[in-house]
Amino acid sequence: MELRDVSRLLYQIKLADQRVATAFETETGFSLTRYEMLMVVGEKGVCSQSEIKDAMKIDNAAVTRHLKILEDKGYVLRERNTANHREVFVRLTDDAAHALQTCERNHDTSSHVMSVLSDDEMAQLSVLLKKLNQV
Amino acid sequence: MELRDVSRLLYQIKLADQRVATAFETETGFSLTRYEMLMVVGEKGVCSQSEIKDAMKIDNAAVTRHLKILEDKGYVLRERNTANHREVFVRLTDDAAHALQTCERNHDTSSHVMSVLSDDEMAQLSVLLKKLNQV
DNA sequence: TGCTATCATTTGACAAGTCAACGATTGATT
DNA sequence: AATCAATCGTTGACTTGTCAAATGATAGCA
Repeated sequence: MELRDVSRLLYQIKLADQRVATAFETETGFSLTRYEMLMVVGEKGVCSQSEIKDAMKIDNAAVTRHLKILEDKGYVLRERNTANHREVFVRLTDDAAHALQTCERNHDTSSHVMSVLSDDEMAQLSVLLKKLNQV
Repeated sequence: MELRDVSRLLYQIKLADQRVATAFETETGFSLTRYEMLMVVGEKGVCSQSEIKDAMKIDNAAVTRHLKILEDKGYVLRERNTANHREVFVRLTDDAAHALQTCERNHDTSSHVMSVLSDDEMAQLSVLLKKLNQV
């Protein structure tokens, strides 16, 4: 594998990422990162920002800024952990839960971003990406 | 395929992109995008910025800015097309050719960014990404 | 010739990520 | 109890991408 081929492949990943992220946003109305963040928070119920950071493998600073946006939109509540004032606890608002349900309901399983790939291919892709992302 | 699963997969792509791009940069000393840009220019010999934009599927503005940086580093020469002053012609300097050769030579085929994947898997990945990027 | 449309590049404003430095809290050590 | 170190979150500076408006150049046409 020549370096040239490596760069071509990596550049393809970059392009795919860009395409797919903007497609997700136009289809759902949610930024991919913030959707994922809402999901993480929703699944945890209540959590600190560090937990989000670890779950999403994203920078602290990015977490803070996205949560600020989500808070402004009324999708998320934040309050200091009274037992440890360093931490901030985050959880979804009812608004968020509602908006996400609506979004999921409107989501057409057959014609979304990834519809160029079969279920099999998506599974394949997922495996490959997991390998790539494991340290 | 639930929306949740889609977002998980797309987010994996994002993470892979980030990992892989920074790894490429630390391994080679070149930003992935600018390496790819140098390759494109090198392969074309001389070309306009629009050609680069089309080849790389990147925004005009990004091309201009990357070329500015590459010019400052002495990797690229730009001059207006005398036959059509709207266009700028771009080509590599000898410095760039030399630096790229050195980089390629130093590149260890066995232990680079993608070494977690077999050649087969990389080929698979390439096919999947091509599908995702086609449209 | 002069208008107008189009084309190529540049610039400005924004989004989303990184890293590094900072402030506030907490916990540990002496 | 006082200090010192570690942890959590925030902020600022920077990178790299986008889109949209501005600039400059050319081409077609009345």
